[in-house]
Amino acid sequence: MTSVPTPPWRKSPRPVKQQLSQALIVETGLRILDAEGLDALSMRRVAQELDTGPASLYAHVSNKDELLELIYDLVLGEIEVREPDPANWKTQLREYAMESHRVLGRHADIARAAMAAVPTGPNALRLGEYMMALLISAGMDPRDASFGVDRLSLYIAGDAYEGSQHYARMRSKGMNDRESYLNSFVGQIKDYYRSLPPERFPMLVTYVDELTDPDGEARFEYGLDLLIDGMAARMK
Amino acid sequence: MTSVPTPPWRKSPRPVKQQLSQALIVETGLRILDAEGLDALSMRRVAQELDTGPASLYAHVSNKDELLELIYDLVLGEIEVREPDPANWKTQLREYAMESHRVLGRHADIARAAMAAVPTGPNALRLGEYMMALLISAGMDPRDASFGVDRLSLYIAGDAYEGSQHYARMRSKGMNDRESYLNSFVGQIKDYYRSLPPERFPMLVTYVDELTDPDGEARFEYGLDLLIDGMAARMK
DNA sequence: ACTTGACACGAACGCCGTTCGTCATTAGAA
DNA sequence: TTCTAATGACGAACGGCGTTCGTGTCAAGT
Repeated sequence: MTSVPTPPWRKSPRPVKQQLSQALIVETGLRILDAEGLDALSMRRVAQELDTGPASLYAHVSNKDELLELIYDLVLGEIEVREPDPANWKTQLREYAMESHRVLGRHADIARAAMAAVPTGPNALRLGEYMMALLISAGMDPRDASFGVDRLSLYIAGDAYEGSQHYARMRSKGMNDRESYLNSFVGQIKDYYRSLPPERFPMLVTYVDELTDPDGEARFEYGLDLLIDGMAARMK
Repeated sequence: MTSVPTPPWRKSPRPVKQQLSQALIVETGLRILDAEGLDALSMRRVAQELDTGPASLYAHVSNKDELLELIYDLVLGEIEVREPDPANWKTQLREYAMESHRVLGRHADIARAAMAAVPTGPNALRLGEYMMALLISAGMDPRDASFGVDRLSLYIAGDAYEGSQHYARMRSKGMNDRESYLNSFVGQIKDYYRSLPPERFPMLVTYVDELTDPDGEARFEYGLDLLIDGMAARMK
């Protein structure tokens, strides 16, 4: 095959392939994360998806950690907040937490970045500003508000991270159904607890069912309410 | 070099090198984890420390995740608990949490395993049994006790994990001093927050100092008290 | 028309977890 | 005592990873 001059109606052979850019890389990364999980998210995999080599990515992203943080902030962008209403701060804070939890849950594996990240991305800032505004306008002491925001964020991320571990385990066992995974997994734990010597572990054996309740949503809300009620109690 | 019959005064060339065993591998892993961090903990590194090849480890440990769980349970063994005293359950639970947090902090990087692990190791069981006994004997409803134990454990592990990230960042910057790291790192964040446009982020700009308070101990206790007070409120 | 600078990227480095097949040692059976 | 079977040790290799280096290419500015 000999080379031929480019025909004039075809400006350049390049436009066939979309231009590389940070935004494109980050979006691609998120797509891979959602579809195949954190373990599958590698620089090479992202490059492959964009039909290029891994080295090309480093012009737009300084390393994998930064890519993860960028993806994380992109996810945070999905969280919407209302105008703060000081009179209803408890409800609003609760709804914010639930919404965040839902969004993180949708992109299960990003939670690892959530735990690691220092809130400096544009969306992290937006959400921090929102929470602070809500609590301060409700009359909370600035230090209580700061610590409250910090602890609440940690709790949300922590729960999401724990959830993502289950997701990863599920995928590594080749299962695709959330329901059947939970049943088999929780079942195993239940059986194990039940098989323990009752004289050494009377509580664990007696309260297996409560301890292994698989309703993650209920657990999350339970801890959330502990935190929020505690914050409210300190405002009086 | 031709081979020669082993001289009778030397029973065997082997005893020079300590026998491999799961316990030895796990202890070695913990030592590396403490000294060099999670990133440095690889099967190869453990094998090297034991003067052997990585393949040798797999006779005693089925994979790296299992090794990490075993190390984690070994660490949990350092946590000591008292006989439950139902009348002082709040104080005891608080002390348990502080002690756990201290122990996890001593082995900073293990916290990642703490978030991932399902509590099935002997020490995890022991501690779970303790917490449940404490709350149940104090008269708490079994479901509240289970959820409380679960949320509290998540909170402890989550905070420790967050702390370990800072530790990792510190090490990756070649610093060895906790103090100077915190100063430089928190200083950077402070500067960044202060440089934000005040009309878009009035709260963050105004309350920089509260938001970047570097006292990790105080933050931990703050959230801990929110949780415990919330649990107490539900018992009345 | 020439220079310059930014981007693209093939190739390679040094890691990683894990598996396979082989070898030495040992415990038990004959 | 001799043979056998099992066990543990481990060298070598596979297929992956993040990241860097040096070269190539092309478009914009002069």
